[in-house]
Amino acid sequence: MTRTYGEGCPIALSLDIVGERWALLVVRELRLGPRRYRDLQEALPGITPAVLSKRLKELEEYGVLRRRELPPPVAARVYELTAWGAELEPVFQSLARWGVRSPVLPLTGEVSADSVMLGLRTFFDGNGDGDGEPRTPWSASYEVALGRDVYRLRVEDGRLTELARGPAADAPDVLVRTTKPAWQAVLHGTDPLDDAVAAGRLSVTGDVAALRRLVAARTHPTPR
Amino acid sequence: MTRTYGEGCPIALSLDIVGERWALLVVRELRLGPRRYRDLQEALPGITPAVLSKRLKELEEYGVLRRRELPPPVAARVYELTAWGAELEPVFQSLARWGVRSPVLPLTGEVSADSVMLGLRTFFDGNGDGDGEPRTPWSASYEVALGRDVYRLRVEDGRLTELARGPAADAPDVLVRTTKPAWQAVLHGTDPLDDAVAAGRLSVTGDVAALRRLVAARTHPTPR
DNA sequence: CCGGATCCTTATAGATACTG
DNA sequence: CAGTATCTATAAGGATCCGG
Repeated sequence: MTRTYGEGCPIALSLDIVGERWALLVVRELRLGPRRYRDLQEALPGITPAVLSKRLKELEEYGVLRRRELPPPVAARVYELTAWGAELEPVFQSLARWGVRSPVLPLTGEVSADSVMLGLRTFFDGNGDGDGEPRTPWSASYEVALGRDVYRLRVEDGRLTELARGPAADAPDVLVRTTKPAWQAVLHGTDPLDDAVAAGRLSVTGDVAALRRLVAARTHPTPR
Repeated sequence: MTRTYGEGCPIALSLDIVGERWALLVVRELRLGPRRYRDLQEALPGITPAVLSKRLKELEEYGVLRRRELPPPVAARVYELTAWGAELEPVFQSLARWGVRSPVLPLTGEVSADSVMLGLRTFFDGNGDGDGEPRTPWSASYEVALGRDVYRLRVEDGRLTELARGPAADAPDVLVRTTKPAWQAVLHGTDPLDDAVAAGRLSVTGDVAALRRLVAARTHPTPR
């Protein structure tokens, strides 16, 4: 470790590890699974190769992520979170929930497809502080394609139990095909689901009611 | 804002605000109430006056903290968290819970009295993920003096409902007088409470059983 | 003594080009 | 594709000084 706060406080220790510039954003990009160097560079606009290399090296040494070489058919090296690195999830959740309530900064700019889907998990009703009224529990499986980025989701008894990259293993109850901005608008509530479907911005196959429940389960914290 | 990640992701936004070096540690020092410039400088060994001034100015502009001039009898200026700044609490909790499980770094160095008490809250059984067995709920009020740093605590039905600087308003059930290192050793479990009392490292007035329950409620996450 | 500001040095990040 | 190398800009570290 180069610079350290040199304290005995676990918060300071965490910041020694993931508090450097870009570090937590690199980890964020690995939340839904392994990524190649190139993927990370594209997902982190503005990071320079030197800094990305340095962060990856440091985070690997700390045990937050590991390098892995995929066998010949793919022949790529990827970075993936260790079990301990994956335990940063509550940190991301709390940071996102705090940042979204910022009274000063507008929250403009691009968001990756991964982040849109992870935002759905972070702000999914029932994953939160448990301050909401109990909703009617439901269960359904989903496949959502945002352009060529495909995700599978599963809700069981009103809890979001699965979110991963890639198509659903078995036939899902609902199949959604749309674009990232259209999906964002629907989730954000600025474009009602039925309008988006009617206008062809979003196509649904299967249980539309289950999709309505999913969209409705996305909460919208009040900014201060 | 000087440097920004320029993303639409709320996590990146949060890091734009509190992701700069020292920023989150400055906020940490205000978790239990207002502090003067000098207090912050002493609590953050290694921070330079220029950096501290800059962070305070930035955090004030973002609305995380505010400056306040105390009226003549005291005549000091203090920094205190805004309501939104205080909402960073879950971020501290998750960072502390993650850092304490670090497989590589030892967690050595000084810890402020505030941090010791806040650690008790962070790792208080029942404040966590709810993964523990249900404990017998109890209620008690405490006053803990670590040298000249005095804190009051209240447990209601097994939940830690109050933690603040300063003596208890009404006569507490338990009054503890000890030193920071002795209190740390007892909380950490390396120095059994009864030994510490017998050896005079810690003096208790009042309900010793209630103090035992408090100490026992401090959980110890397994490092990886 | 408190609450900083200033000056200088060092470390880290940004920009760009280039290589195994 | 997965990084290194080089150079420049910026931010942090260290010491000192200053006004109220």
